[in-house]
Amino acid sequence: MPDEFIFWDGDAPEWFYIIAEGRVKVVKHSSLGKEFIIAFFGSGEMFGEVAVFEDKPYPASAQAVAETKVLGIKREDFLSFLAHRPQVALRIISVLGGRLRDAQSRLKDLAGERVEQRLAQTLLMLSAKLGSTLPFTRQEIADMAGTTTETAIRFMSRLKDGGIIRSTRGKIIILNETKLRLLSEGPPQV
Amino acid sequence: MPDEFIFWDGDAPEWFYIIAEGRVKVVKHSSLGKEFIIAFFGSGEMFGEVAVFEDKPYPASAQAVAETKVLGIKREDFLSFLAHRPQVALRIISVLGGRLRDAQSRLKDLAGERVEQRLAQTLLMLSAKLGSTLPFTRQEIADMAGTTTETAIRFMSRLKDGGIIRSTRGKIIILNETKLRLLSEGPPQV
DNA sequence: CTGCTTATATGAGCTAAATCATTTTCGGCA
DNA sequence: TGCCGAAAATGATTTAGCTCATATAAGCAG
Repeated sequence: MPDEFIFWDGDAPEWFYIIAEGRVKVVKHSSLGKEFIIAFFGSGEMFGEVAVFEDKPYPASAQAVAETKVLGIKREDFLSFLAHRPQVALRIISVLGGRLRDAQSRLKDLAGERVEQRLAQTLLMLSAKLGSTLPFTRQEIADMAGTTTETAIRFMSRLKDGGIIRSTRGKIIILNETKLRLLSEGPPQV
Repeated sequence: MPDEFIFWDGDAPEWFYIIAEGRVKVVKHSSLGKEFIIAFFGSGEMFGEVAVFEDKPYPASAQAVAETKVLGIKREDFLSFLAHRPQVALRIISVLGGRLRDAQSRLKDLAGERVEQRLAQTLLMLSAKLGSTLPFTRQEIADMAGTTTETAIRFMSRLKDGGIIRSTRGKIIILNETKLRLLSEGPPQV
């Protein structure tokens, strides 16, 4: 069901999950309860693996954002399955590697770039994964870029004025990816 | 040699590396050249794997920070070796999982916590890995926490006054981990 | 159509932290 | 011993972006 939690930050990792249908967001909360969205996953993607492979509590919470069906696999079953399927293991290594790469790139952005560029980066990252129509509210975008809803709204308004995006309620359509990329990369003027 | 680069952000991933002796830092530069330290690695640790497994350019640069000897393994050799060593593959999955967990936790901190807490977090993370004596300058700490050198210095001075750390040039000794943990977690007062 | 809820919009301070500028201390080395 | 370059310390100023406050608009249920 929408908004239902699949697991919570801190739970023991009994299962690891594959999404059959729907969408899931993985979130972490700061000390004051502010939400940060680590990732969105869709059909066919796995989540919860980190905890399973290390046998430590889930380091974040997972929440369905639509009517969602997930497939849960018992930790032990999966590990023993993997032990004689090196090809599958290699595949998983590659998925984890990709996620690590993403995370590190976002780290750099959060640490060193200004909000404008972080927001542009966030939109680009999403569009690389989902295409040019992004089903997110400004609030969600803000929670992914590590800024406030107001700031995200202001930035999106500017993008709209510049003809870079179009949007309806809860949806953003990227019209000019090139300009967006420029914004994400450099200081507008020097 | 100290300060020598082992590979650069953007290079093709021919090798993956294991450190025989010494220390290596993995860094990324922001659009204005500001350095962000993704990680430090020491003897026995591997780095450069992400690029190798995905066969995409290295997403960051690696630089020796001391007299360092590294062992380089050819991409193809390593992959074919892994293909019939599921146990090793599982081990690698676990290492990657751990790094992903760290990266995501840092993401949340950078996005949602204030500098003070990020700095405290950074010190704790380092001490979990290296013990209570940390061989870093304030500048390096700042580059890991995503803040400026001045801010890191001011914060460290406060920690010193509070008896939480002791320090000599280029070295920080944690005296009171408990207090540091408190600082890293919550707003000092409410 | 009429509310009601949630998203989007916009303005006006306010504050944490960056920036800029100077100074002091440390440690290695000629 | 005294010099020199790097690290650490500290003060003054500026500003990006957060907060708070209030307003408009869009979708949906009854």
